Amino acid sequence: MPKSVTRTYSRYTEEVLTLLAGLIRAARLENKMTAQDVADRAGISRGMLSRIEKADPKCEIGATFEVARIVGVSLFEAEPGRLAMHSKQVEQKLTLLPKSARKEKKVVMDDF
Amino acid sequence: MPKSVTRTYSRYTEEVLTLLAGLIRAARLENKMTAQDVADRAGISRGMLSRIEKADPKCEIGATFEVARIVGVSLFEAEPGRLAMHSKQVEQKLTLLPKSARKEKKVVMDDF
DNA sequence: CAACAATGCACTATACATGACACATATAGG
DNA sequence: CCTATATGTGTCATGTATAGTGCATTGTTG
Repeated sequence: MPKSVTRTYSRYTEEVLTLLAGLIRAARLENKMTAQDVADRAGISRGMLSRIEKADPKCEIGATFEVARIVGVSLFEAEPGRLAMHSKQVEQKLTLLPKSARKEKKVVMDDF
Repeated sequence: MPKSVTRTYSRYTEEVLTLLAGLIRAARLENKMTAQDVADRAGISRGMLSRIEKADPKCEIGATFEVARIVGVSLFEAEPGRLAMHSKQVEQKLTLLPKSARKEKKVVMDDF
């Protein structure tokens, strides 16, 4: 059962979230899109979009990315084509990498 | 009240999610980090991390970004310094942009 | 191969995000 | 200015994601 969840976020994470939120809002306004319109197209409520544009860390990542796409903010600064390519590269790398990680043997030699 | 929420995601969104998930998993394994370790550091459960690495669109964006930072995946391909700069730029742009968007006057002239 | 560790997955109870609605405020555009 | 409308914010009911757990499976290492 979920204990009272009160997450903390690093400054970097908050900055990224804020930047993304700002980009989305700016793009939406530049395109003269109504919050209601964008929300409808993304299949979310207007309140949800409002939280996304306010960099609320608890929003679903899928909804956020969908909104970004709708208003025209490109994630990963990559065009769709390259995206699939990168995915393939990562996939390949994953097949090479070990499938599980071992805990580093904490070799603490404090007796000498 | 929330109607039965069954969102649909565009192909692009799914690709981005998959790529991000793959990058995270690859980075974690390359760094020889245990799922449990990363989860602990991010303040989430191991199951949650598992879903993040499986590109589940319903994860909290904050948790996902935090994990990305921990394993060393840089969002927006930008180093922390530039990030704040970009944020400032966006912020400025936002002050110039209109604060609300008007619906486009659908001037449909089909009577001529 | 043996033994151990990491991961995947299913299940449950609960905290919480979400959608809907309503109201107040701000603001665009005439 | 005036007015329609876009947005911000709060509340509430409810669906659902989450943490925790245990177990099976897979993977690693000696």
